[in-house]
Amino acid sequence: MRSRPDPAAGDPNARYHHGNLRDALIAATIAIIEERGVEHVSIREAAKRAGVSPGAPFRHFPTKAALMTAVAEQAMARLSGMVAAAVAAAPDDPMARFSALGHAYLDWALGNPTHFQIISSRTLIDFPASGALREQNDAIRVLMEDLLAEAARRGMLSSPAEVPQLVLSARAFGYGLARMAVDGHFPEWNVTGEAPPVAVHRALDLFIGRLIRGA
Amino acid sequence: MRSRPDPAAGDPNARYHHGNLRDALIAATIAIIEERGVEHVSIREAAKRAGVSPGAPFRHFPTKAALMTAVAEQAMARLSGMVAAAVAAAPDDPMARFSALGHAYLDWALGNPTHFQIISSRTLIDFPASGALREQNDAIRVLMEDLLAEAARRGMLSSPAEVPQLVLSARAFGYGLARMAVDGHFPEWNVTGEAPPVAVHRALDLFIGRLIRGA
DNA sequence: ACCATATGTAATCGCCGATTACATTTCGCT
DNA sequence: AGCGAAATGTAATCGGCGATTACATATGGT
Repeated sequence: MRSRPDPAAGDPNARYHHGNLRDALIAATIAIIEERGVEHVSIREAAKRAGVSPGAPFRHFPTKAALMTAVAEQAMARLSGMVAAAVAAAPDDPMARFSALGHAYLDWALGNPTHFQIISSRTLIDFPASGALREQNDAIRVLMEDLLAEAARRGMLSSPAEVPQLVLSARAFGYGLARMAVDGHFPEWNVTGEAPPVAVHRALDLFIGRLIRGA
Repeated sequence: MRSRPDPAAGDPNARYHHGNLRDALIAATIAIIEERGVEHVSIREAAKRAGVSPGAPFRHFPTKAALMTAVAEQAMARLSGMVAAAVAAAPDDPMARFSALGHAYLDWALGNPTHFQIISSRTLIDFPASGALREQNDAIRVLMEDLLAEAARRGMLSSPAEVPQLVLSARAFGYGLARMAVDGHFPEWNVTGEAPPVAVHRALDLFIGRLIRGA
């Protein structure tokens, strides 16, 4: 994992400057999260894994929250990419695209619980301070609004006036579903008899079918 | 807040034993959370506020997670009480009671964000280790299942077979709504023009009306 | 009254985030 | 090429933290 020769080992290739410490720290942080959980991340260990002194990270991140925010930004970029791709790949139909967006979101959250945890944390990262984070978050919400507005224009919604309410509901539903799954709030999988991802995606289908389309 | 004479001040009433340190620590912890946020809780400060040495708390809580779990248990008891009271006060109609349960849950979460944060945290508390926490959590879920099952028996549901799916959806919806509100994920209040609690409760009504009743 | 047990203190350990002073490297400018 | 500023590393240090240990004091049952 160490991306730099270790000076302590007398390595002749040891360099004083790391070369790309910023990215190395982000990668190390992600590794720590996957190994020991979000709450066990420490700047010092990330520095150790990057083969660097404990104070070095502060040249790139003024605070621990800044490091976590950088990790979140990278994760958010991936999520945005997945969602955008799924929407683009879906048929040219607002409701089909809306559904594709939701399933892509759940797929990503369930498939990358580590990254999802970071994104949705509001205690470890400094969300308001990150323009990138807010922009990509808003972009997804705006995309949802646009899709539902277009659906309303085509008469696919029972009531066009309630688009904002529907978007709010849809976000809460997807967010709640993803978070509960990731955080292990679903001990009743054995009751439904379905694997978590299957039940979650089924729930989304039900939601879109009934709530949004007003069936 | 200090519930015990301060020995350092030469208080003649100072006692070696606190008398009720366990409860005092829980109260101090809640106060810290309300003042500085969940992530700034420390056993040492709770001990200081209780007028006790930094090691004393460990006589009552083997670990920090145990202390936070005790706080969560107390909060969960209040939530369970509110929910049970709301259900009991509602008309003798399964859907009316189901709706009352949901609104009581949201009311409590939005009215006591501090306690809700603790309950829903899975990193600070040791959820699986607390029988009380799991029991009360399960009790609410079972109550939801029973209410919907009764509603199905009375023909108030479009499809009785999907009760487990509906309960899963309803839990995710309420949880997502509450968490997003508490964590500040709703910057679009100005878009809807409604105050957060109003919009949240409206969303729940919409959800129950369309998704559950199948309208 | 006695003593086991409960409950407190004191001292200590290792780890943490953060800051400061200093060392080294890199890079733009002439 | 070389020089100096800026970037980027190290070393040492600070205060705070969770947790453990050895020891001191209070409480309550017999």
